[in-house]
Amino acid sequence: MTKHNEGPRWLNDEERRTWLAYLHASTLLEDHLDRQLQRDARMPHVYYGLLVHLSQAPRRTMRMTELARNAKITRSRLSHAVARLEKSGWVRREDCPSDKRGQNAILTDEGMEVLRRAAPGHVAAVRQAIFDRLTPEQQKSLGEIMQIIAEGLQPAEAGADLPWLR
Amino acid sequence: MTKHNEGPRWLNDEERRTWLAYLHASTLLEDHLDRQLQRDARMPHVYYGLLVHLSQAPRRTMRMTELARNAKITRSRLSHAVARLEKSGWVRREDCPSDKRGQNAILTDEGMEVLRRAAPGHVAAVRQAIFDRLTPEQQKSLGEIMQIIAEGLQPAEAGADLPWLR
DNA sequence: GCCATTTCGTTCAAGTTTCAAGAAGTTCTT
DNA sequence: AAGAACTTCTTGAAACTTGAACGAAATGGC
Repeated sequence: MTKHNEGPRWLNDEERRTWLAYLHASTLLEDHLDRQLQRDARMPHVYYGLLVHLSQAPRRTMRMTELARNAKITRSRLSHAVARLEKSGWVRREDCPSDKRGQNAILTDEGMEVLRRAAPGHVAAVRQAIFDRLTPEQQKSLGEIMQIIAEGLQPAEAGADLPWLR
Repeated sequence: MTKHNEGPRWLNDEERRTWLAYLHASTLLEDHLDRQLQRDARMPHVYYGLLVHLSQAPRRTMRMTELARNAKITRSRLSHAVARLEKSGWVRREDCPSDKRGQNAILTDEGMEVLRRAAPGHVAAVRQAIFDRLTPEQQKSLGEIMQIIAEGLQPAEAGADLPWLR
């Protein structure tokens, strides 16, 4: 006699502790970085991330949708965010030549400069919160684990299972 | 001749990958849980967390400040949140008898019921995103790592280093 | 007792995010 | 080539968050 389908599988004690620790760490960290950047660069962490993405793109330019996908935010959210960043002068837009629906977001020189000034403090905060506290093995482990979790939540990139198409 | 104080210590490739993976995983996960709970229980993840905390407190009752501290959110945010949860009927307030400034937040029966109904789906989502994908060693590792990070960001609990005072 | 300081919780205003809807352009189908 | 279906991006309103300022109550000298 096997048990049928019993109710939900609750977390056991250890799992609960792990999950709680994750929740605490992630909220505290996001909070910490948000404050740090708000104080030093007058923008929230997400916006900073957008500038970073743009700074690494060729010509510091990226299509809105791609930027949204890379930064893991909705297109709507990005629209508002870029509007704000545009008002601050860190980013400007231009129409995409090849697709008239499209917009390119472009990191301005001023935006690049803001990034340059904010980056050291931000990196220091990240280092201090994470890398300075973990052994090399733990760092490696963290990377692998987060990779796995992210993959599980990723809506499966187009063609990801057809590598020869990439 | 030792190098003086050279500029900021940037992240190396591996560190960068790890940090990126963390960022992606954590945003995707928070997003995922937010949507799941918004859909199934009509409240954001943070609010659900408040109900959970209350449900575990004696008499399902907690002082506002303590709840805020446990849930890692500001008192201001909690004020708004409880106001909303009160409007929904999941939580009610009462004056604290011993301290006339104080308020107790109390999980109502209705709130408890909502929690009961939402919990299985939520746990399933967490399990599916995390525990189902990690080996036991990875789970253990994750717990330890997050514990360390959280401790580093915790504003050092009062009396934490004076355990006999607790 | 009295005054300075701290704590508790709320409120306001400003900023951010979400959701639903929609305008404009592209692609697919026949 | 027309129309349906889809993609790109924006918009507006509602929900949520933040930080500062605030009133009320408690606390700690002195």
